Amino acid sequence: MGKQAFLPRQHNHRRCVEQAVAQARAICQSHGSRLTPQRQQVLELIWQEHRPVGAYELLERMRELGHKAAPPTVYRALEFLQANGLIHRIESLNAFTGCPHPDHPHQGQFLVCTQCRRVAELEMEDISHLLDKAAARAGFHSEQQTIELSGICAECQQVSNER
Amino acid sequence: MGKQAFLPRQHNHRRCVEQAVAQARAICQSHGSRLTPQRQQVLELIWQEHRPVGAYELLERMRELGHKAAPPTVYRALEFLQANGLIHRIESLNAFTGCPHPDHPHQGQFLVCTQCRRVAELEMEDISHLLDKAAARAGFHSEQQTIELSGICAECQQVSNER
DNA sequence: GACAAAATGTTATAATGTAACGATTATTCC
DNA sequence: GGAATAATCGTTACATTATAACATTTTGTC
Repeated sequence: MGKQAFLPRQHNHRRCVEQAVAQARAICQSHGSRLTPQRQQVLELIWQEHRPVGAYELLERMRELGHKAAPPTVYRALEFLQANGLIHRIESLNAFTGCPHPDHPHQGQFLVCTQCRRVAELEMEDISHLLDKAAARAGFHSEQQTIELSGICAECQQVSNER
Repeated sequence: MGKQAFLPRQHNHRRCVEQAVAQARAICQSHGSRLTPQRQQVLELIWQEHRPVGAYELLERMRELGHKAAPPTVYRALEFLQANGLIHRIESLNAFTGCPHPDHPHQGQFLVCTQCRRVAELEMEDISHLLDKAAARAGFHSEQQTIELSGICAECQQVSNER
């Protein structure tokens, strides 16, 4: 496993956000879609947390930053970011999280820690394929997968063991 | 494949509901939990559709049946039914659907047709295990799985081909 | 610059879900 | 049986999440 699922709690965070934005810029360019300042701001706000963020939480942050925004402002940005594969929606939380590898379209599998509320994204194509094939055997043509596991991440298990 | 994923659109529907209730009664008995009239009513209303039903839709049905209910009425019943494995919540729809085999606890995989809005439940333990194991390799202890595939069911594909 | 398309602003409202507290009903234990 | 306890239900109010509709502004194209 080259990639870590959950990042260490301490890491160079600013860099994290910057990278995400840089990548987003490149992707939008190649899509011919426009990463406007608002959309970028929402993306940044999402990346500033390593946990899923709700739409109204984003709205509040934007307002704190002097941007007088209304719900549609946020939802439109979220829609755009999702359409461009830059963020994922976590259905079980009604919240959004940055996609760590947005360079190619994919179906992710999400590990959602109920304790620290962080999320990790796995990308196991084999499982995606297994599911699609199983669906196909039932005559079902799958177009989108939602796979979310909730539980306790490694760090949180340690913490609770230490007590 | 012994079991059908999606039931035929035409089938003995009353029987369907009756069976679900009978099974529910037995299960609650064995759990030592109480399937009160209200809870049973909600279960019946859910089973009367072969598609996920929203909480407020249920609320409306109950009111039509002369039961002056408020949101908590419905949500409490739903919580109970879920806790007893009698229904599943479809996260991607914020709606609830009857569990076709509630006799044993399990993690289901759901096929959600975006056209006819029906849902089928698969139960592939191997996939559940694969996911849990993949999570475990990332140090994650999985407690609950949400797996939902949205797409087009066999019948709906036929219909659109016929045109 | 004129036009069309895309993005944003703005107001209002819909849809989904819970907290809190009191009243009622069932269960247990003596 | 009757008191104590627990579970269920009623009721009001409110919190959270999401979208419709329409006006305005900005951007891209010719």
